[in-house]
Amino acid sequence: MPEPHYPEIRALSLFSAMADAHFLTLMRGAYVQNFPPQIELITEGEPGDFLHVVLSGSVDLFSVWNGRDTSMATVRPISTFILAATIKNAPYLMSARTLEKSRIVLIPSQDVRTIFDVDGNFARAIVTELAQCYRSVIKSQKDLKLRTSLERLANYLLRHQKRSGGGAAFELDCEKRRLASVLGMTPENLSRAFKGLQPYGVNVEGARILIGDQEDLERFARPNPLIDDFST
Amino acid sequence: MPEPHYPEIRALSLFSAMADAHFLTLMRGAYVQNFPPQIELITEGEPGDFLHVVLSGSVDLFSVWNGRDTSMATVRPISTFILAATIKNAPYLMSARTLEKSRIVLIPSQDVRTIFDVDGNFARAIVTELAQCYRSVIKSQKDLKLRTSLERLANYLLRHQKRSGGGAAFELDCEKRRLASVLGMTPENLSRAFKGLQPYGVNVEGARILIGDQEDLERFARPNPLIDDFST
DNA sequence: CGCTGGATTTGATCTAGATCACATCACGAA
DNA sequence: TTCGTGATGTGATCTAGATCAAATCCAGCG
Repeated sequence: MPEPHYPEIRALSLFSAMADAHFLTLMRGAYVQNFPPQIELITEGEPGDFLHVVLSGSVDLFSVWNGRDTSMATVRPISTFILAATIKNAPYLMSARTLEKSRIVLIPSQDVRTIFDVDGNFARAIVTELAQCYRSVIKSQKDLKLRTSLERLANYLLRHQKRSGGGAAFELDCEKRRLASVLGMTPENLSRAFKGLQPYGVNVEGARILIGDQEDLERFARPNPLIDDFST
Repeated sequence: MPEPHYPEIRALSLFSAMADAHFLTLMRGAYVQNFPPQIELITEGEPGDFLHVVLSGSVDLFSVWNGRDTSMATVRPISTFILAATIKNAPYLMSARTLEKSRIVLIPSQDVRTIFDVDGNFARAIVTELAQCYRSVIKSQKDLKLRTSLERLANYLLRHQKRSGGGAAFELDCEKRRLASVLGMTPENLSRAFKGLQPYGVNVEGARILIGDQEDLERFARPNPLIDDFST
């Protein structure tokens, strides 16, 4: 594995507090790979043999049942995914596919569990990370159960706006069909939902969003940190 | 705190591997309390000052937004709740209320974090518990996004049947209005959904359920361990 | 350049599920 | 036992969102 990747992985809160030796052990066993877009990296139900770290590009976590499928989340650099399956030595609950050309590190789960057992700092970092993941899914569950699709879209736009710097204009960073799936609706309906937000000052042109009246949109969306603030 | 409660808490996988001294420290700072039914134990948004352990009775985790509310999960003895908020020293994301007369231990979060920092075994147990919680929510999210309400009910019945011993007849263990909320539907709709399962051999009389044709129901429900098996 | 295949939009339905309005039922207190 | 109250069941709507069917739009490519 090329040295240049060490520092950015090491800087992740998951890995930053562990002993040097342990980190090196993990890295020695790891593979870095470049994947083209639309490659299925893992399939739900398979044994969770690797912890994944996205270095660049982006990854879609999705799930399938009975012929239907849904996007659960998007993983962007630099972060890990499938930590829980790794720790529990359990099958993946979600499938993962690259959305674009992506550079990904695969760390054997067995190594992670071994180091986890001997490095208290690493174990503690994992706890923090898992607690974060857990709380994110709970928030997303509340979003789904308590809001209409129009409200979900409105709040998604507000969240994405903040992530994009907070300006009135910004760009969607994924296909609308995926966004629809993430928000739990059909592409057709998403298209109509964008129209439905026009009265609140939302202007859409392709992937370009313009929030014409911040106050008005927020009054409609009623964003709530216990649902929309993914940092806590 | 009365001694009789130590063993059953100690036996929880969360506490079973930690050092005696640390366990005692936790218990010394803890309170045990009896609550009547329908008492709101915690309110979402409040600081997560206590880790809770249900010794008897049951607790409803629910959430509210914009005048709507939804049941997220039920906690039954013996288990803990709000572990993630405790660890992250963050506000509760869900409110909790007793469903029946319940005996509950409150362990100050600060104590949990302190011991977590010095007891590697405890930290590891917390990781396992959190990973379990995380995976459970993901499953529940998949259930919500990939299934219709009729399918969710059918699979709920199959899961509950297994928990109740696997016999063809069993009892629902919560109010139907709560079940409806947990399953993400209205009480009226749940009532109709029960009717909608009659063609698959499901017979309902009050809280009593009779699965007339196991095969038939399973053929309709298509249960999947990656959604319905909460043990992995 | 024009083609081609996928993404998006739009319009016209359809339908699952919500809502509203009552009727019933069950159970605890007086 | 009789109320009263809240849970449950039923029927009649209503509506958000899904589905189906075409248009567009648009980027990559020969």
